[in-house]
Amino acid sequence: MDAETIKRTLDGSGLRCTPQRYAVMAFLMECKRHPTAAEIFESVNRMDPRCSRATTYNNLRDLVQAGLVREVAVEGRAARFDAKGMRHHHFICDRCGNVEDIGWYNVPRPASGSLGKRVLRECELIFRGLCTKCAPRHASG
Amino acid sequence: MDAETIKRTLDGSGLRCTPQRYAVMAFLMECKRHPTAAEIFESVNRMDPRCSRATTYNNLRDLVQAGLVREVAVEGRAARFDAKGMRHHHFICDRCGNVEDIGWYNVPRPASGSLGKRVLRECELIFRGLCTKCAPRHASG
DNA sequence: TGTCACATTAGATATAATCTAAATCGCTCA
DNA sequence: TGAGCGATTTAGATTATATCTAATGTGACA
Ligand SMILES: [Mn+2]
Ligand SMILES: [Mn+2]
Ligand SMILES: [Zn+2]
Ligand SMILES: [Zn+2]
Repeated sequence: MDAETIKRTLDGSGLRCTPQRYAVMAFLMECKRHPTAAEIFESVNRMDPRCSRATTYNNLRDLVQAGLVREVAVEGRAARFDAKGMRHHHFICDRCGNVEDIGWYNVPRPASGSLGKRVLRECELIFRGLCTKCAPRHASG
Repeated sequence: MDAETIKRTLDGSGLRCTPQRYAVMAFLMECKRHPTAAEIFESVNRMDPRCSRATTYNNLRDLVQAGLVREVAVEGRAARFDAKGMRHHHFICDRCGNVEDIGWYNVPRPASGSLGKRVLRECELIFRGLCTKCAPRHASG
């Protein structure tokens, strides 16, 4: 991913392109997994510039608010993050909590009446079950 | 809700019907909202028998594992719980984190190929946006 | 009645996330 | 260029949420 593209993405969302914010965003854009804030903090700090824990959290909050990053809450575990690239759904493993991408397909919206005066922003489809790694251990142990 | 029904529900899931477990389950079955563990702990203990915080968490874990109760993780907030009665979807407010029920409708499953060797247990549809209480404050505040 | 697996408990501990207040950065404009 | 100043970063404290530990209690059943 081009550095200039990231800078423009941030600018376009009204976020200043600081070295720390850039590092968090760049890491998420190239990351295939769904890292936790702690993992992002560690990874980003394996190279300069340094980005404190508070700043990692601050920037993740800002990026989520700006709609550039998605936060996935997993029961009993740390939240996970991914850059919003191509649309996709998520599979969350009951056993290990891993979050994995599932190819996008359209989701039918609820009848407008059932939403009342609520303002709908998005529909999120989450699949649950056992991931490829955990499924085998299911029957045996 | 009939006490005998609750007892049979627990028995049927292989869970012993202790006073504490009964109290947690009974509270969830009559509760219209989606309380947090802390709220369940408080409410259950407004009447006898006493149920400790650890036991509240233990029983919620057991009930979720048994498939009688659903846990809804909300980003940056305590998890919320509801008894699995009639099927329904959930709306989560971006602003206040409230979880509300949305009438059930069928969700198309992913093409089997896109799941690979994963074992699918359920599809969960979550709507996000602003709840009835928060929507008005949106534009102005 | 005795046994034993399951369940409960208080309090300690772990984990995740946020807050605080001081320092620093980096636009903007004179 | 260089104040001025709001935005940002920071270390560390603090809060919030959830789990663990080890001692104790409970009840089904032999
Ligand atoms: Mn993803
Ligand atoms: Mn519900
Ligand atoms: Zn897994
Ligand atoms: Zn709301």
